Amino acid sequence: MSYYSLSSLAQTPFSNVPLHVRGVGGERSQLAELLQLMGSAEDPGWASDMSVLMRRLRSGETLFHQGARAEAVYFVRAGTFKTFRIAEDGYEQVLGFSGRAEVLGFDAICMGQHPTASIALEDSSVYAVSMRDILRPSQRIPALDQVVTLAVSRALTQQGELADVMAAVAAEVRLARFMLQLSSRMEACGQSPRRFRLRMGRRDIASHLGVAHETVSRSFQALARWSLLSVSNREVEILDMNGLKTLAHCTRRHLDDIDPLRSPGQAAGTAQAGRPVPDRAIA
Amino acid sequence: MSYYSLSSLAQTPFSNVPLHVRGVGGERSQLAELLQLMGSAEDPGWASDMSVLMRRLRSGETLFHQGARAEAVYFVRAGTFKTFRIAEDGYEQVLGFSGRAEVLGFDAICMGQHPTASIALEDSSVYAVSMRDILRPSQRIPALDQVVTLAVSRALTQQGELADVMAAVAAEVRLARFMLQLSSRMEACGQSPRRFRLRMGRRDIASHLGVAHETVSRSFQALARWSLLSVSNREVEILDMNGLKTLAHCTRRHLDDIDPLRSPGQAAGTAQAGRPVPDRAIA
DNA sequence: CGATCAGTTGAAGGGTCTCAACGCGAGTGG
DNA sequence: CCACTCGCGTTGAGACCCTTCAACTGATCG
Repeated sequence: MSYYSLSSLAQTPFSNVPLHVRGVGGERSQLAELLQLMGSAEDPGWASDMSVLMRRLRSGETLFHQGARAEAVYFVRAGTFKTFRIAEDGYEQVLGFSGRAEVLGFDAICMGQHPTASIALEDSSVYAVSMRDILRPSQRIPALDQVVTLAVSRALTQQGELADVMAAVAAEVRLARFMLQLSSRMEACGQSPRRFRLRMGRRDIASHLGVAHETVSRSFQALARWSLLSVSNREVEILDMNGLKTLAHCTRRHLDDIDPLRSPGQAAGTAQAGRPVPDRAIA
Repeated sequence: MSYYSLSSLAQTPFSNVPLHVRGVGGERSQLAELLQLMGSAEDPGWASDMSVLMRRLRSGETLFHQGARAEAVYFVRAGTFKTFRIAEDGYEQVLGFSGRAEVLGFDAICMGQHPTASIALEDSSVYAVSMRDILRPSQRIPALDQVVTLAVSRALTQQGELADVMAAVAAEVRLARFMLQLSSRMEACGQSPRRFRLRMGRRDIASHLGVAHETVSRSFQALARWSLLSVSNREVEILDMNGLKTLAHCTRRHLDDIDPLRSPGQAAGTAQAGRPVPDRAIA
């Protein structure tokens, strides 16, 4: 079965379950778990009938479809999600990738339906808070409000980073910036910022960066050629973090003389033709 | 004095004024005005000591600087703002343009400082709500909460549109999409969606679309050549809304045979060389 | 009226798109 | 077990759109 056509069996997570789930049965309140996930130190107390559901998704399963009715806002508990939009002609625009503690679906509130779709790139899980509870002024929990506000502000900031990778720069620079973004997020999750596994395919990266997927391949090859990183399939290791950052700062199309020369680990020889940036490896 | 160097005299709107401004002195509460601006039907009552300030800005004046401490969230009352970020090398990336009833500065919450800057493109005014009031769980006003939630959701949606104009399409298509976005917003404000005045310069548009400013000029010329719109300086009139939408739907680089042919007002003759899209005017 | 900047137009070069072909791995069913 | 299929990733070659540099015009303003 196709990767993308794996359609969710339960598109509307609140349709088949009782809406109000308290922390009953001796287990911990899912609201409390959500607050902890999002870094809140406060305790919600037990008086709330706030509806928080945990949902697990297999790799390729969709969290919500484009155009689906807005029924909940989601907080990523584990895994990775891809948010995208499909144009009438089938062209898929990837808007971003989201990981632990990030919010999804918030942009659906103002329209009543999701302008984008999100699918899991690996086995994942989310906490879902119903739209009603997000919007209804009564029954609001201060701790949750703060958590939501912060998460949404982060989402807004991240959307700004989308402009960084797509705007007015060479393909290698876009990829360098994207790799640095991923590295930062890995570090924020306690993982190694220098070595990680890409959760998304080349085509997804290409759509996210606004280039052809062949260009992504060639840009990876280029970054590896200047010894900034090494890549094997989806395994990435950043070899020269400073060099990568320097390259990411380039805004011009011609990155001729702006080459990443600090931290010279090897002789900049060979001058293999083809690229304006001096080559620094055997290739 | 330079357009961009016009630095604000009062960068921190809450530094010189008493923090708690009630609706005293017989005039209407600014909180009530803010709620009305944002489309809320509810009345906040008079018990709140929520701090809402109105601030006027001249054209070119800065609402908040990049890196400035996050002190308030702003709601545009009138005018137009440009939100942008400046890289270390001085390259300016325009992230968006905001008009009436839109929220600005919300992305500063999660970091404590503004990742972007905003300046007024014309004489404008905003309502400022202090960060404290946005975050503090007590003293919150249900009506304001709803309004903020909706505005932020809209902002998130708009940020998604940024991807539309910058991603993977020809320059003319980017411009067409941007013009349609502007048209929609003009209509939402009760203005004519077919004829309006651009508030921003070509360079701002170029940075927003991710192309060179010369390319913006040429794209305007192209759109005018296919009779989709007419442009004179910053005055724009959309002549063929459907044709513009059809063009905006193109996602491929080669827009050869996908030309906007419906609504044929004149003979598609002349075949003036140079562009893959059939020309339809005398030029 | 001169200065400055926004906007336009032209020419040349190059980076990226597109089309193609190939190797590879995973999932599938005979 | 293995051929088969399908999609991912890579590599190559040519076309072409966009960038860059440059010069010019027009508008705005002191």
